[in-house]
Amino acid sequence: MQSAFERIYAVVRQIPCGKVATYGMVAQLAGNPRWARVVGYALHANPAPGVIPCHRVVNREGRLAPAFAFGGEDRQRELLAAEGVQFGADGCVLLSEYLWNGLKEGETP
DNA sequence: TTAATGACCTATC
DNA sequence: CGATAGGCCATTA
Repeated sequence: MQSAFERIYAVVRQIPCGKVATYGMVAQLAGNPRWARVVGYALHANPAPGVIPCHRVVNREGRLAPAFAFGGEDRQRELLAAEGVQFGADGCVLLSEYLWNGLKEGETP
């Protein structure tokens, strides 16, 4: 079934380790820049936890949704921290350093 | 089919 | 600076 979900999952799955992407970015890479809400909905459905790194998807602030599927925002912090992602004092990811450029590993320009 | 919902984003008060 | 409103789209009931 090729719904928007599949497309979004495909993009989220391509996020390299130690990097994070925003909803809007995933939406854009998925094909439509207005799927930000759909991305959130898709991740909320979270049909394949472990396969889809939902914790690597954050909002434009570098912060995750108030209701994380795996157990809470604290869980997300550990998951990202385990991948080498650091956080600010506010608990938001340093997008300036860890925001996914949209390219896969080894495709640096 | 219609209506309602949502882990967003942007603009405005 | 903090809170509120609206707009966009797909999925579910």
